[in-house]
Amino acid sequence: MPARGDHDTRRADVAEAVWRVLANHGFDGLTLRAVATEMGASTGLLTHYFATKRDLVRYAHEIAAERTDARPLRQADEPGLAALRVALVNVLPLTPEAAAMSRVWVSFWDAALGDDILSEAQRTRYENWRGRLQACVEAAQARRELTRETPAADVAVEAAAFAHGLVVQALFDPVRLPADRQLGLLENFLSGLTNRR
Amino acid sequence: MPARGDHDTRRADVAEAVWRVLANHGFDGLTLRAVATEMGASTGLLTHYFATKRDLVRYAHEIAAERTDARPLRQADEPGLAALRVALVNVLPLTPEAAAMSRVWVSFWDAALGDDILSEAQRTRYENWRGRLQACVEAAQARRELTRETPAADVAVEAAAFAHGLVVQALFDPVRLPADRQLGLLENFLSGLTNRR
DNA sequence: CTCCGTACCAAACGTTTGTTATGTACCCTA
DNA sequence: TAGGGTACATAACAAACGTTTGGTACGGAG
Repeated sequence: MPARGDHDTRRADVAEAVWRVLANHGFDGLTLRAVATEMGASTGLLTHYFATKRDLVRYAHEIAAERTDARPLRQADEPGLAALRVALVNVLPLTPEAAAMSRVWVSFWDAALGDDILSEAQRTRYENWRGRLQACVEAAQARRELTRETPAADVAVEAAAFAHGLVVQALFDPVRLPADRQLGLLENFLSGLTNRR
Repeated sequence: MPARGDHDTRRADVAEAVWRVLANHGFDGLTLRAVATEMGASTGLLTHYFATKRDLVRYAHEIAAERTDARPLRQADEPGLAALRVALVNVLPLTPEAAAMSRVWVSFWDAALGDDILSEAQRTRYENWRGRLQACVEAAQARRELTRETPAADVAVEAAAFAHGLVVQALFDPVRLPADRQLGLLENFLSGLTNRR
């Protein structure tokens, strides 16, 4: 029997179990019983904290976001282009753990396409991320590392697109896209930005 | 009762029904009964042609690939960079129909992460696509539209990444990423390639 | 010490799932 | 025109699903 904790801690425990099930068995394998087994509890515990499965999934989505944002990130030693590079490096599946995280997010993409609230959350999340990337781009422009020819907002979308597109390809072909290759491609992409007239 | 057709035609009918269910209800709503209802038939018909649901989904994946490749594509009037542009335009969710197709493919991404055969099929599909993109890049290099500084294979991965990453963002935020914005971003990306030293 | 609400387990609920079994109409061949 | 295989529909199947119910243990308030 698991130790008793306070309400929020318990919900977080559940969300983390959801995360693990998602990473190991995909969205198809995400059942209340699988989550309960994963945390060594009963389905009664789950329904005690979440009225419906959809509520559980939505909360798990929030927790996944927090967990993703709170993970140990590489820090940029300089603002501007260096910071943009680091921000993109942080989303690439360079390690097995990072790959598992990426897989979870792809699952959430699919789930979000069928759930309005999840979809909206995903949209907001993208918006925030692009905002952070845009700040890096603006700093890079101020430092004359990038020209102001292309609007910073556009560069941010482009960078986000490149990174996530690379994530998907790397998930399906890790042999052809190992960590060093991903990093090399990122450098290519960044140099494409710096030489833009 | 639907008209009787030959074996292969029938299987294709089923696969198309799978496609429609997938586009309308996502992978979560993909059940044998939903597919049967969609094509006005019974589950008995489905099991007559497919031993298991997994077989059905895998076949639907094949058909989805064929259908995607066979759709009316814009044709490039010139090889090289223009052909690359067209190839990327063809995967962007610029119309509602194209957006539905993209949603189906995101669903297949998730499904593939939990099915080895689907995963391999997805990998092969990516490889073929990158090959076609690479051919465009090589032609562009031959025409001196692009330098040979970056290997064509790398540019192909990069272009595929940009396109699919943009697809995902556009699916979640169609307001912020309407067709013309997507096309503008594509031009930015391409000009980043052309000015690369 | 008693009482009560929270926290949970164990079991069962009705529904939906993929799959299988049975029945029937049709086409082809002889 | 008789017979047999193909092509389905219908209905049943066990398993798994999300959800509900009933009960037990436990901590804190009085």
